[in-house]
Amino acid sequence: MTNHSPKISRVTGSQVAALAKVDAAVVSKILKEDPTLRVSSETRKRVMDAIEQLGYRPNYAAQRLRSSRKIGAVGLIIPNFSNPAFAEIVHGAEIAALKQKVALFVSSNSELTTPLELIIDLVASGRVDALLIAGGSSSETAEINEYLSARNFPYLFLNRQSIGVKRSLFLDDEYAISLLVDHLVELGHKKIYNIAGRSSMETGKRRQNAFKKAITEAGLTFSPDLIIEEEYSALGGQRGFQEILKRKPKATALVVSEFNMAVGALNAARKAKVVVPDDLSMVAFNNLEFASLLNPTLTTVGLQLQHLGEEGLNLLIEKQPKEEIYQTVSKSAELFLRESSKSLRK
Amino acid sequence: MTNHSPKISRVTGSQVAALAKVDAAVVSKILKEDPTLRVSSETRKRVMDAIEQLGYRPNYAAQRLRSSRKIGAVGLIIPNFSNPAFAEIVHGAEIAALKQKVALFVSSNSELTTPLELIIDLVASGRVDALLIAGGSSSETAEINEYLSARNFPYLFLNRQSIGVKRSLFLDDEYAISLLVDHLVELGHKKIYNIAGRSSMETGKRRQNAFKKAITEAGLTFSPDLIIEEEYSALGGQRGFQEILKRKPKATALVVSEFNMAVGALNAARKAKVVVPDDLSMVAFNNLEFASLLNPTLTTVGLQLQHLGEEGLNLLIEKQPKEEIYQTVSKSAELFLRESSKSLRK
DNA sequence: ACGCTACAGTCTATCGATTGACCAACTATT
DNA sequence: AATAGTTGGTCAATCGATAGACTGTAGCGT
Repeated sequence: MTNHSPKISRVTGSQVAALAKVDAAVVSKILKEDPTLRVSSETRKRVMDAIEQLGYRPNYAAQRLRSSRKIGAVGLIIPNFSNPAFAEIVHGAEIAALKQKVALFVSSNSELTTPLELIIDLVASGRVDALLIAGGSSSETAEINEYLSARNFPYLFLNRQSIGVKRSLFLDDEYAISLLVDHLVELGHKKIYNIAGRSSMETGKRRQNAFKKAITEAGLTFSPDLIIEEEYSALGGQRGFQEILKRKPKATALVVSEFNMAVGALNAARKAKVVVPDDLSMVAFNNLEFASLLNPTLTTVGLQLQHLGEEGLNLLIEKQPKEEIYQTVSKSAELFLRESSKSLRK
Repeated sequence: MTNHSPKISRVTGSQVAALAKVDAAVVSKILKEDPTLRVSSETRKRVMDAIEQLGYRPNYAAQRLRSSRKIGAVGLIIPNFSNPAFAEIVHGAEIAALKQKVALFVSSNSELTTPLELIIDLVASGRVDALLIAGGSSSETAEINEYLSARNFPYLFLNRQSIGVKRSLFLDDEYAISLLVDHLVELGHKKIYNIAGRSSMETGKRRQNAFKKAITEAGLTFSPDLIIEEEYSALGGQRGFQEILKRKPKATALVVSEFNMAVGALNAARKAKVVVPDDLSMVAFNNLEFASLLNPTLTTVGLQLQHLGEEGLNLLIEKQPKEEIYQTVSKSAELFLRESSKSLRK
């Protein structure tokens, strides 16, 4: 850390007060809209003018140091910035933070620290008053949960479940899958298969169940044969697609539960001379930017991750620290129609 | 902002001092490794043990309030989190910040504020002592530059140029393009074309010049015909590719100066029954995760955006606020070999 | 025995905003 | 006329860490 002499003239409350010929306390109270303060409208105007003229903003550090009983800064921990999913969550949280007038501290788990260390640092140094935690392995989640709840520190996990976690906000995977299935059904499809993630994974299991439910509720008959379980990757999608080709009755439509799998499935289809969407409609989970660059462009359902971030931050600020939070952002998904899905009847 | 009563027991320096039976100043000075402090090793140990036992970390706000002559917090402004390029910059900056032991505040320009407003807020409230600014339009850049340099506030633009900007750090586009061209030349290619961005764009122009230079330095003959100027998009790539097919001599290899354009070009190639890489090798700018999901997987060059963030933060901290900075992170690119490029001789 | 230095810390003001207690001057009430 | 109440503010303590000035004791040389 180098020692500069920045000579940056920060405007302080006392300077404003001097200019407006009042006490510094008045400046503070006017800005905080303190109801116990009685000021004449002329004084108020003088103060406001002085604030404007000097471009005064209360010093953040001083403010935090003095009044630490309110939530003024929220931390958001994500595994990395590269994943567009987290980017959306961050965006939502940022918007909510601006509206709530709290500072948002976004940190990713770099290679240099573990998430828990990062959190201990943020919490123990008083840098944040509350935490949103997105992603991370379940062992990490457990550790973090233990540390924070022992301290009665306000936190909320986003789309994360783990034993002992009492505060978590989820997305509506079930609704998302139902949007995909209903879309295919409306197009006249009846033989709808699903390339799904492993049921050992949280979202894998959740989306499998959702598929089953959606099929049943659409009036079709569910059978375990309709689901091919594969790993979340392009390769998994490829293998899944090859398996689909072997199954009877012949599929007319396919729900793929993850985006990379869908890319793999599209490639496999091309190799197998199956034309999407003419021979087979394909729809997939996660509306990444790339969906519209594929050939054919891919009909997807996008989870409203932005809502997750937004709602999460709001909940965190509104709820008491001890209160349990176990909610789902309902209907937090949206369908994006593209070329890969098509009516069964030509 | 809700009024909680968090009851979160923060450990203070005085608590540590009391436990270790010393003055609070000693605790501070030991942690800061103050050379003027004289302590016996026993006392030092008692203090360290107390710190450990209580899990003490100096309060961030108090620290900032008291000693604001050092750079302790750096802001990083990006247009959005969704763009993977910015994600990498953020990642690099985070790593550097951890090493330098400064706090990093990442903010994107949400729809609710303009970048300048955001910056004024961060600067005037003393939330940050220095700023890294990535992306943004050039009119914004100019405004921001004016505000910050008027205040003599330490800042650094990342990969941004604009009149009046005296502190900026760039990536080595020229080196990146040369990696692509040299790779093709090594594979035996001599008829190498370039689908490039508009020369009205900063990177467009820069990469066009770099292509010309690389071709010449490889011992080939440059001609303006080798460059097709198009917009940065899949559609632009498509059109560019169709144009390539018309040109003589027939291309054996193609450098595409932007990723989405490459995706468009690949699709156009498929439609035109041109097999990549058997009939034509293709290499592209920007190593996105998707390069390995395309069919064929795409050889790319990736700018080391992470380095940009890392170096940028380091420079910002090391240089005096008034010093001009106008540098390029040299050789900040890396080649990723994949299926789309292949030796000319079979 | 005296001054001097080295040692090992202690004391105190300060950063800027906030907050509850306090106060002077005036008006209204009984 | 004395008291209560209102208006329009002021005052002082505080949050926690830090930096520089300062103090008390022991040991040393002369």
